Order: sequence, then structure tokens, then C-alpha cells
Amino acid sequence: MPELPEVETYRRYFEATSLHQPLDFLEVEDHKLLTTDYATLTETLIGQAFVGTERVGKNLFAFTDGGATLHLHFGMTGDLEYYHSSLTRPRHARIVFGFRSGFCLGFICPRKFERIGLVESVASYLQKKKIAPDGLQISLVQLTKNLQKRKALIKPTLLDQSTVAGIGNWIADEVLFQAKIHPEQPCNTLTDSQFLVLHQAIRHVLQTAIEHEANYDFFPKDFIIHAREWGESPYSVPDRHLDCPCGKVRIAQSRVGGRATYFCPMCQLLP
DNA sequence: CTACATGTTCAAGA
DNA sequence: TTCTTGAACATGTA
Repeated sequence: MPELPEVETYRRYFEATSLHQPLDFLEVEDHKLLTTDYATLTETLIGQAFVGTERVGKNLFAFTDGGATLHLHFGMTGDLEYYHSSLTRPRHARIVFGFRSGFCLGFICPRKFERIGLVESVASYLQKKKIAPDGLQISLVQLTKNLQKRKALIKPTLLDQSTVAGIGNWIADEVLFQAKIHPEQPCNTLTDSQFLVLHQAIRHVLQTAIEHEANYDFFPKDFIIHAREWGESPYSVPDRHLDCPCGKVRIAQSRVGGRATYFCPMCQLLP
């Protein structure tokens, strides 16, 4: 799940559950999930409380009252689950933050692609990883600048976190569908009006997804995400995943940049 | 058993 | 340097 809207939903969940409680213990099932060694992590965090969060793209940062900054990345399937220690630990909660209150925050890592570790600061992390401005923050000018200099195809470039942060595979398809741009159009052939529409589509898709707490089933029915075979859509009919909302043609499936890609061959034309 | 998956990173070759 | 492709990571699900 974790693209920008999911991570924003996790961030709000983290803020609502896990602030201002001193950390009592930290359990880590697999040290490969850590980007800071376990000893340093526990020495730093035990006894401290989280006091705030920040999100940039798919990256979540949590700040402690001791001045530490914890970075969390959810990989492909990460999640958070807050629960009382008297209950059984959630499935795949491979890292557990135990608070003195008796409650725990589980970092759910089904596939072990998730990562947690201390960073010096948000700014230094972003710089080191070359993370571009967040999809909800980036200006039209900055987005245009980052895209115009590239000759690669638009879809893989949108997935590149140094172009704009937070866009993953389904959002890239949704944004391009809303903007009526073919996923294989080269970036440097986009017109100014396409950049404008693209910028608006990014905001629209991200804001809509966040409003629905990234619950795909309730996205507007003109979203192409319903073509993906995920979950049940309330708008679905038996062959929902094949029809474009334009009603004229079936959604095409292909591979672009090595990733599964859904688009409408009528609405999204190459120039 | 096989194929595929929402992400990132690295290697190799064009 | 830039871009593309493919593999790797580890596991769950269809």
C-alpha cells in the first residue's frame, strides 16, 4: 500500500496513537530491517518519547524529545498497528515499540522490504537520497524543470523519487490517466499545457487518495485504479477491470519501465 | 508449482 | 553522463 497517501495516513495514525509516551523497550525480530545498529538505536530511544512527525514522499520521520530523528520506510507492504501489550502481537510486527503506558506500536513488515533507522536530520537524509520535493508541495515550475531535462519515458520518470517524491506505480498510472498523457511519451516532448495538467493531476490524485485514507474502493469512479484487480469496487461490474471510464474502449495493460501499466488507448495518445 | 506484487538499489550494457 | 533492462531483496497471494 505505501505510496504517498498511505504514508500520510500512517503519519496521522502515528500522531494519534504514539506521541508523548516514553519508550520502554524495542523489539527487533530481524536486524536487517534496521539502518542503524540495534545497540545504538535502543541506547538512543529508550526513555525518550516521540513528539512529532514529518512526511516527505514515502518517507516518514518521527522526532523524539531527546532530539533524535527516526526514519521509517514502508517498502511495498509496510503498515503500522497500535495495540495493547496484553493482546497478541499482530502478524508480521517484526519491530515493536513498547511504551511505558503498556501500549505498543507494531511496525508491520510482511515482506521485509521495510526499513527503520536514525538519521541526522530530515534535510540531510533527503539530500543524501536525492529526494525531490513532495508531490503535494512541488511547484509547477520545479516539476517542469525536473521533467524537461529528461529524455526518458514519462512514467518511469514520475516513479523516480528525484523527480517528485511520493509517486508509486498505481499513482503514476492514475495521474497520467487523469492528465490524458500516454505513459510512454518522452518527458522532453511534453508541452507546457501538458505540464500544467500533469501538475494538477498529481495534486488531485494525491488529495483524493488522502481524503479516502488511501482506501481505493471509495475513489471516484472515473479513476483508472478500479481497473486494477485489487479488492472490490462499489462501482464494479463483473468486467470492471477491462473498461475505461470513458466507456468507449477497454483499458490496456502493458509493461513500461519493467512495471505493470494500465492506460486507456483512446484517452491517452502519443503525440 | 508458477507468476506476480504498491519499492529501492545496484550492476551491466547501450 | 544518461538511459534501459534486469536482477536482487523476502514473502504472501492468486
